[in-house]
Amino acid sequence: MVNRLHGGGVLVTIRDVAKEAGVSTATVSRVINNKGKITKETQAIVERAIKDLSYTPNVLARSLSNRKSYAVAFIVPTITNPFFPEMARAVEDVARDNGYNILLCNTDDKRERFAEYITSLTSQFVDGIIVNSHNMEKSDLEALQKHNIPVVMIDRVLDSDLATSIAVKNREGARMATEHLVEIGCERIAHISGMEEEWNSAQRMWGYRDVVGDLPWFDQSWIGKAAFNVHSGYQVAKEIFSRHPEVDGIFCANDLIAIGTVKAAYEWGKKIPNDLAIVGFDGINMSEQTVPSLTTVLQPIYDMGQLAMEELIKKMEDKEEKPKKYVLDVDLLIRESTMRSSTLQKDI
Amino acid sequence: MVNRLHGGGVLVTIRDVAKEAGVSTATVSRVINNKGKITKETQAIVERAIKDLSYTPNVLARSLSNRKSYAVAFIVPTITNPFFPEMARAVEDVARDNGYNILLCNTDDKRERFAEYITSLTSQFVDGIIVNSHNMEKSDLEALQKHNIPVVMIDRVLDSDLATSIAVKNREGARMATEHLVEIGCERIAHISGMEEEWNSAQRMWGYRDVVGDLPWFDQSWIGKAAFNVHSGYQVAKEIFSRHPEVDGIFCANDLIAIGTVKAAYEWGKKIPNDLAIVGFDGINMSEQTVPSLTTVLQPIYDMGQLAMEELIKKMEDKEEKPKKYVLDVDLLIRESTMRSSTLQKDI
DNA sequence: CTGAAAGCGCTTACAG
DNA sequence: CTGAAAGCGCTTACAG
Repeated sequence: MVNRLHGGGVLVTIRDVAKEAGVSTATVSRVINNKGKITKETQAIVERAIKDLSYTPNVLARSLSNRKSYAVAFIVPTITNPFFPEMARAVEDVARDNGYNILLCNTDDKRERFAEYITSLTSQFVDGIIVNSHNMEKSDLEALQKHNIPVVMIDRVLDSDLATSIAVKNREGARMATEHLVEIGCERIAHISGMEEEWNSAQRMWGYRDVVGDLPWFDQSWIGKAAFNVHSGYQVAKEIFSRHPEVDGIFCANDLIAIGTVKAAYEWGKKIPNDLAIVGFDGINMSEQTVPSLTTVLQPIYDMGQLAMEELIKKMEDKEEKPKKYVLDVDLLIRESTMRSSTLQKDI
Repeated sequence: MVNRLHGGGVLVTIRDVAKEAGVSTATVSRVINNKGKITKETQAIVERAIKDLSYTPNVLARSLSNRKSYAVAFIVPTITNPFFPEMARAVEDVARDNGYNILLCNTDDKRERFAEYITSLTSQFVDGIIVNSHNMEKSDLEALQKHNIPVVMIDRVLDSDLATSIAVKNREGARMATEHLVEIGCERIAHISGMEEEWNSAQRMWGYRDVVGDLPWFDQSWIGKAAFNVHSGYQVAKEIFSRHPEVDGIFCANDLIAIGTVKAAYEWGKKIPNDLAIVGFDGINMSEQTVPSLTTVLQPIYDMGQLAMEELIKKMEDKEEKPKKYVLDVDLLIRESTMRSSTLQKDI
């Protein structure tokens, strides 16, 4: 009764265990899952047999019976942006504690890639989805809903009551960042934003405009558009330097852009923070570890991942029906890139 | 015949499609999988029905029948080390092109966590495993083998013919790095190594010793032990500075440690590269984006991930039996952190 | 070219 | 407390 696989391995099934223990498969299933009443003796016998045959249950078969795979998809633009690994850790920590596995999906912000994932994930393979992408459309949410797959969206509020969403006060954070630059004496403050299609990116730009939008020197040319990565930040910062050599403060839409801006400033000969003060957004670990360390708007990255997974579990396990909307607070972390009058070396 | 899920959703099965099209489930299965001969007409009818019911096959059921889940585990110490996201992208790119999904597993270098994953993964949930961890033991490989789950190990050569391994010339790379420091004039060269249990970490240390081990000033106190992250590198660098203020070059076992060393040097008032030249290892993207940019030993990170997944696919699809051992070349990338006589600003 | 039926390895009402 | 049997949703020899 033991199946030989073509590869040469041997697959022990619940049937083999039942035979070995002299009981039915139902009984074996019960001891494995600790369900129903069983006498100490039969339990011992079954456990003995499981050990002897070094049996491990086939989770695929179990999943099919239970209609539950204990797998969850984590969809991100790209895991190479350090923001997402930090969040992934939180998601995975909660997932593991609850017996779930994480499927990693990178979309590169491409609608096509995203749509492929949604299609493949609706095939009953995952029990739920955590998504961090501006590619989600209403129709996706409906398809997911139809297949009974709950969704938690992070950092992206698609206005829908089909999914729980978790975001931060992007606009307020951006305002804090820009006001901080004003307070330390910056008089020409530029902004490097992320892609306009990104909701959070747009919010951060508006926060910046809330502060400088009415000042006499301001016009659109003070806003540069970058992608959320270092290289793009570096390039756009240089464009701003040549357009506005008098710039003395930059609020960057994320920390990676800020790191690129630091590099551009260094090459351009601008001293940080005295010639140019820089503020980032996100509060990734790296923001503290660069030279100079970055002033930034801290999102509670780990907490967001944790909350997302916890909410998703509630929905998957049917204890909750109504999607919720979280909007979390952010903090301004003041570090070297804006510390003009500190005891630290003033410039790099 | 349509099943109503408790959540309110509706699950369309192959049976519903068959009924709708007036054919057997076997036929539906054949058109879905493009197997066997079918007339154009029945195919059209079936496709019509699939569309009308917006049917998607249940991959769990398919997996159970096929004994193939099209899922692969990617096991890493922690995805927050940027080395792994870069590799994960390669793995996922190849995986996606071949219809596989990636399960993300962080072990934090803990044997216990690792063992839990191995146990859970042997339950037929994944078709193969790519592992980057020094926690793998011979018994794990045997268990995996027993369950017919092929393994590719990266950056870690556990001497076994049960798994394919992919590594780089760690010792040679370390030698190149240290020799480079000698060549630019460093006379007291320290090393900050990773954890000793790590095979690659040990190799890099030996490469360093190959170059400086016989010099009169050398002793064990020139080697600091860190974990593979920025904060640890920062701390150990400071220890070295106070133990050996005369240090003028440091070879760090990875780029994160090097980034921490840059920060420590900055705080300590040591100018890079003239007071202190620094070389890292790995060649993560960030190594190019710091100020100063880091001289480093470049591993072909993306290629390694790609190769790993390609090899794994071969093994999963049974075209290959014999495990292989790859040992790839590395390159020394010379950048600002060791450019003592360049036209760049000399110091930061 | 197509269908009836058995099988993948579990789980779980339903009896007893 | 335990077992026989049906079912989860697919796939695939085997007939025809």
